[in-house]
Amino acid sequence: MGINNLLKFMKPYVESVHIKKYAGKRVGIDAYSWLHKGAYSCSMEVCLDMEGDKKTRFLQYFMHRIGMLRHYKITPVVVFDGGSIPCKAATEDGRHRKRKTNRDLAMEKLKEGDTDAASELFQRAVNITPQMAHQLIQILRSENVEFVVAPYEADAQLAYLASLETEKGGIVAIISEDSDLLAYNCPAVVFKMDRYGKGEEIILKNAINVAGRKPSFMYFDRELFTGMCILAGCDFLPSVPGIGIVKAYNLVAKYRNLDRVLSVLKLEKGQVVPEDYPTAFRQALAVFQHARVYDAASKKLKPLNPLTPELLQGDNGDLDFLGPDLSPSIAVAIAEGNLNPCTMEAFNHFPQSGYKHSLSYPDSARQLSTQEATGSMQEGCFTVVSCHKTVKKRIRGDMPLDGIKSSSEGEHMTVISEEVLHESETSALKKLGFPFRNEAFVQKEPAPLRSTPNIPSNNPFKKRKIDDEVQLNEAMSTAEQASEVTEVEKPEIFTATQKSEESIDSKLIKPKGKRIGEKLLKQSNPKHVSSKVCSILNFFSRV
DNA sequence: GCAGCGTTAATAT
DNA sequence: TTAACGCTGC
Repeated sequence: MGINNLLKFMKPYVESVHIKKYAGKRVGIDAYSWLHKGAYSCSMEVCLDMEGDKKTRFLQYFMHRIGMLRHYKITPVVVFDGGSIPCKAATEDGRHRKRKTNRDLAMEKLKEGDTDAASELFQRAVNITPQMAHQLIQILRSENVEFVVAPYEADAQLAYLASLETEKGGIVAIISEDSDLLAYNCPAVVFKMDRYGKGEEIILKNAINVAGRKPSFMYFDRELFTGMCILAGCDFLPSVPGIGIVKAYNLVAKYRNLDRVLSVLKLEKGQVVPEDYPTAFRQALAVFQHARVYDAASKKLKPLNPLTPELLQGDNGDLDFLGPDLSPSIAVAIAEGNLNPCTMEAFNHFPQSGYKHSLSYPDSARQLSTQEATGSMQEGCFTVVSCHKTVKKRIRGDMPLDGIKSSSEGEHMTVISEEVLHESETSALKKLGFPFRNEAFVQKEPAPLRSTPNIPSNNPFKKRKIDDEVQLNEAMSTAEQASEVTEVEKPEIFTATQKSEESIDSKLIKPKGKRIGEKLLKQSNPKHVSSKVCSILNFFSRV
């Protein structure tokens, strides 16, 4: 993730800091990095989409850190990834394949009964889904934590916020693990921040155009710095074989002009430089400089930096490599966390699961340790049947909970949805004694279920692909069902812990629909994309 | 000196 | 997943 070896190369500019230096300021958070770290503590539960309190640990991890920032009087602004842009498709596919391989291996180990090896592999297979991000968003809403879902890259959105004044919603620094932020020219990035707020910071203006330290960026400007990052290899474009961060730096420092660097590269490396490298390079540069971001003031998308006449004229003004433009209504719905940017489906509002309201930082820290000490809060869970809107509101916390009928005989169960597993995996897990969702329904609640499509996807809102019109139509029809579901009252099944009177410890269990999350928008063919995106947009403007 | 590869440790509790 | 380290070949 990020720029190859950039952080190592920038070591002389790294300073140890404590996040409290930003007391009274607004600080941006790259949600993906904390979601991912948080998911380590429940990787198997996340990978197998199991139900249960343990799975919500990633939420606790996240909110603990939010609490810590608030403790130091920092205003956190959480930024989520949206869809992925075309030139990142190769990177995304590679990651997806690796995760799948690890998950398959983990399942094998699990079948063999080697749970240690399995959990290690599950950790490498962890993937943050839009549903997980949405769960977090609901908690952020209830805790009044500011957030925004980027139309595409969270990094670009963070860079945009960093360019705004505080009064206009700007942020002064960013907490992340992704070195891409430096390529986006973010002014201050805190990496490797621990749970106490200690981290390592790079402030770009201490490097660019400043003499003294080595490597010196004395005659660099922001564009040259970004160019150096791309040459070294980034998520959008792998580096030319034989070129790493050091050679990239030397080329840029020597020629101080990116076009010249590309010419020299071709001269020196010849055939090794792919035919379309200069074009791909310029597109990558354009992404870092002009990525589409959400502008909260105008409530629509805009480029990170104003588009240049060259960009508007070149390639017939086709800017789809930045990710397709989105209509303002779609952009707002995505930014505010109401529309899944991968599937373009409305998120179904369902109560947060098993997550206890976060408290102030020291309190929440204490609470976490108390939970560990007492073993679990999972005993004596109950199941709420036939929930209607009013009950849902109550469980969400919008209304008091009194009067809800509950069946107290149910015990807490870890439930796995069979749809995400192969048949052999299912039977192996059953042998190991894991209960499954469907079984849970059969055993406990034969109540009718209306399915809402719940689409597993691979990144926190990433992956957009569609194979053909048929699948697009499938997406449309399931999305149509989803919008019906949000409007029509119908029986649904909830589980909630018995101790949840004042909390939001409840969960809507819903069967899974078709797996279309990875089939929206074919990235490899931008022209293909336009017509389909267009029909998606038309569809949603109707909704 | 550098890129690039493989190995290992750490991520979280 | 990545960072860090050591080794190897150019």
